[in-house]
Amino acid sequence: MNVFDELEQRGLVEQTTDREKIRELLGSEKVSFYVGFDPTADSLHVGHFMQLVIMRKMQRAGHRPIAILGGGTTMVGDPTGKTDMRRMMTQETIQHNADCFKKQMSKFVDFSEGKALMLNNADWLLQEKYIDFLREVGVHFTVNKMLTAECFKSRMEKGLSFLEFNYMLMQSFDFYKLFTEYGCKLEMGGNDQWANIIGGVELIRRKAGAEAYGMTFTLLTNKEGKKMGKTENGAVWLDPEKTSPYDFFQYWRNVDDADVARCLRLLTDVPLDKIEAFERTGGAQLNAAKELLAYELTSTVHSEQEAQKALDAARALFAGAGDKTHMPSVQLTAQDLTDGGIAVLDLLIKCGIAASKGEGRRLIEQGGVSIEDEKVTDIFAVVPAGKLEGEGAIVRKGKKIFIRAYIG
RNA sequence: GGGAGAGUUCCCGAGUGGCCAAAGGGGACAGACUGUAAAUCUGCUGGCAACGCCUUCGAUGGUUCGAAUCCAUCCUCUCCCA
Repeated sequence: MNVFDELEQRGLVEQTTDREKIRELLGSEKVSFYVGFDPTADSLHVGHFMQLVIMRKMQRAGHRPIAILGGGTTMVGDPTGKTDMRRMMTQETIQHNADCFKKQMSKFVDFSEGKALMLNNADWLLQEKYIDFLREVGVHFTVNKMLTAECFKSRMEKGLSFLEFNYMLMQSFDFYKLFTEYGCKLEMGGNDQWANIIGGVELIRRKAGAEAYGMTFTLLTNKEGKKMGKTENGAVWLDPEKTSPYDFFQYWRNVDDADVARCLRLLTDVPLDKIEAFERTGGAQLNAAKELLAYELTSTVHSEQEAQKALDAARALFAGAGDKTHMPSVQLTAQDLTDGGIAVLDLLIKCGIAASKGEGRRLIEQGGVSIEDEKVTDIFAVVPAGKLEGEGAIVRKGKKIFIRAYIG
C-alpha cells in the first residue's frame, strides 16, 4: 500500500501542494523528505511526537527522512502561533537542546547509514552573509504576500519584530538547500507550517526552476480545537525525567471520550477497523480504548516494560487490582518525623500534593485527601511513623493523584 | 527623536488615598453525580505559629497618620507623528 494512502486514511494529511503528484511520487520512488524541529526546549514533547510517528511510517515504506534541527532558525524564532515574541535563546542553550533532541529522535527513526539523515541548519544558516542572503533569497519574497500569511495575522496587532519576520525566509532557504544538496523533494510539517513550507516550494521553483512538494499534517488538537499535549504544568514531555512514564500514561488514559479515536488514528498503529469498532460502541467501553491508547503510546515512547508498569500501577489504584510498587512514590527520612510521626499537612507538602499548608488545609477541609483509603478530616492530624514503614501509605488527593509515601 | 497611553494575583480584567489580599470572568483544584470521560451544580483559588501577622498591584525612591491609587526617576510594551 502506498504510504500516502495510509497517511490519508488515518487522517494525518491536512494540506498538500499537489495531492496527485505527491501520491505518485511516494508510490514510485525512494523519496527524501524533511521535517524540521526547532530545539526550543531540552526535550521533545507530544507536539513533536506525531511528526516522529509519520517519519517512522515513511521510513518503513522505504523513504528517507531528513530531520532538521533548527539550530539556526531557533536563533530567530518562529512567530507562528505565538502571540508574543519568544525570549531570545543563547547559542549554547540551543546547541544543548539540539543534542537532547538528537538522542530522543533516534528512538523513533533509524539514522543508520543511508536510512535517514539528521542535519542542523546552523551549519549553513549561521555563516550566511546578510547582504548575500538578501540578494539571493530576499528578492524572491514580496512583503505584501508574506503579510497575507495566516501565521503573521495574529501578530499584526501585538507587534511582529523584523527578526521574526525573517523566519519564513530562513526556513524556505533550508528547503532549497536540502533540495539542491540532498535531493530532498518534500517538506512536511504541522499544518501551522503551511506558509513556511510553500515559501520553500516557491523558492525552489524560482531559484532552481524545479518542482518540490509540501505536505502538512493535521494538528493534534482536542475537540475544542486546542493543541493537545499541554497540561497546566506545561507540556507533556517525551523525556522520562521531565514527564514520568506513569504521568505520560495517565495523560492519555484521561483524554476526552471525543478525542480517543482521533488519537488512536493519528498516533498509533492500531488497525483502523479496531478503532472504528470502539467508535461504534462508545460509552463506558471507551475506557478500553483509552487504556489501549495509553499503553501503546507509553510503550512506543518509553518501553513496553514501562507501559506495563504504568498499567499495573493504574489498575492497582483505580481498579484495586495489580501491582502497587510501580506507582509514583516519595521517600521520607527520619528527619521528616517529629515525635514518631508527621503532621498531615507536612506530609502533603512532602508528597508534592499541596504547594503550601494553606492549600493542604483547604484540600482536607473540602474532603479531598485520604490516606490508605481513609478520609482525612482533621487538619492537625498526625500520621504515625508505623503507617509509613515497609510499603508505606498511599496518600491520595482527589480521584486521580496518588503518591506512595514510605520511610526509607 | 516628538507626542499619547499602558504595565494589577495563573490568565483576562475592575479598582485612581483608608471599607483592598484587591470586584467580575476564565482556568486550575476539591466535593456531589459518573466510567480515571463529558455536561451540570457546589466550594475554593498569596503565605503563616491564622478573629491576628507578613508579602504582593513593572522597578527604585518620595509625599502622607495611611499608597495598587499621588509625585519623581528608571525599565518594558502599544499607538500616533518623524
